Amino acid sequence: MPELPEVEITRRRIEPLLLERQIARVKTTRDSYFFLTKPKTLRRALPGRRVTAVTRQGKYLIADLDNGQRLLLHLGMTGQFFGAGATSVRLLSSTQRAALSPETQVKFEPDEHTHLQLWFDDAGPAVFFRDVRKFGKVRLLKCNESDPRLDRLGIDALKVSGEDLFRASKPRKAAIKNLLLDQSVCAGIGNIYADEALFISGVRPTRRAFRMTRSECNQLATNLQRVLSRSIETGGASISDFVGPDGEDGHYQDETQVYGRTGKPCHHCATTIRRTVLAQRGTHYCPSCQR
DNA sequence: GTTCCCCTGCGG
DNA sequence: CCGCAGGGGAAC
Repeated sequence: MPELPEVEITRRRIEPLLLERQIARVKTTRDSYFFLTKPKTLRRALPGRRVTAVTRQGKYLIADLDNGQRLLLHLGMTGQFFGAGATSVRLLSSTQRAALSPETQVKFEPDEHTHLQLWFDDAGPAVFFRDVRKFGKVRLLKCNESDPRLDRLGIDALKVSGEDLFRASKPRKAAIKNLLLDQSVCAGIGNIYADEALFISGVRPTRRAFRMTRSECNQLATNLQRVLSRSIETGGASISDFVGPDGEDGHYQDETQVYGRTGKPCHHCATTIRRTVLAQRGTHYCPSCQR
């Protein structure tokens, strides 16, 4: 799912569900790729703790704990971080969905994909982290412990300037889209927003980075901010898995110009949108508007 | 730089 | 059956 806007939406809406509540009980699935910190360690360390803040760096969420430790979370491709009260068909498999009448609202019950369950000592809702593909990550950092994943992040995509992009582009012969996806250059951009910002900027994703002009880099930086901010405004993009912590869908998927529109007419010039592959990702562009 | 892999599910 | 999917890291 999640790129910067979806992670930011998750941060804003999960924070009030966590702040100043004492964790009473922690349930996990068995150890897997998902757990950078062993599940047994989490079950032992988290009870008794309170979250004092939730921040975001690129696509990572960081929950500060009241003892100075920090919980590092990444949603991967299919991560869902939500309150127990959330009701959304996106929390169900398609077979489960098919068995339901459209109006039914089913309370979510933790399943085999619900890798982390935080239960509190008050009457409020539990908080769950579910991730079908297990590309997500959870790690408990000790006081002042750093993490190489955070250390290598570049400037946040909401703050990147045209000059930053221009400087990073000069020595690169790879495609500009690959540069945008490189989290050490600029943190938070993923496949959807790279394609969308390049479309608005009139730049083809396959363009060699060093061929970008200063003015195109300025345009690109502006359009990245525009696209990311607009997506945050609309609650993020709910393409297949993303739900907000309250179970709400985002709506940005209804506004994409090129992403997911292969074979459809460009909204600007009606030329058929094409799909190619860059950095192992489906890449969507208008061959007429983007040069 | 590419290429392959992690994992599960959906849709053609 | 096959290809595809908002991610990222390690190995060539």
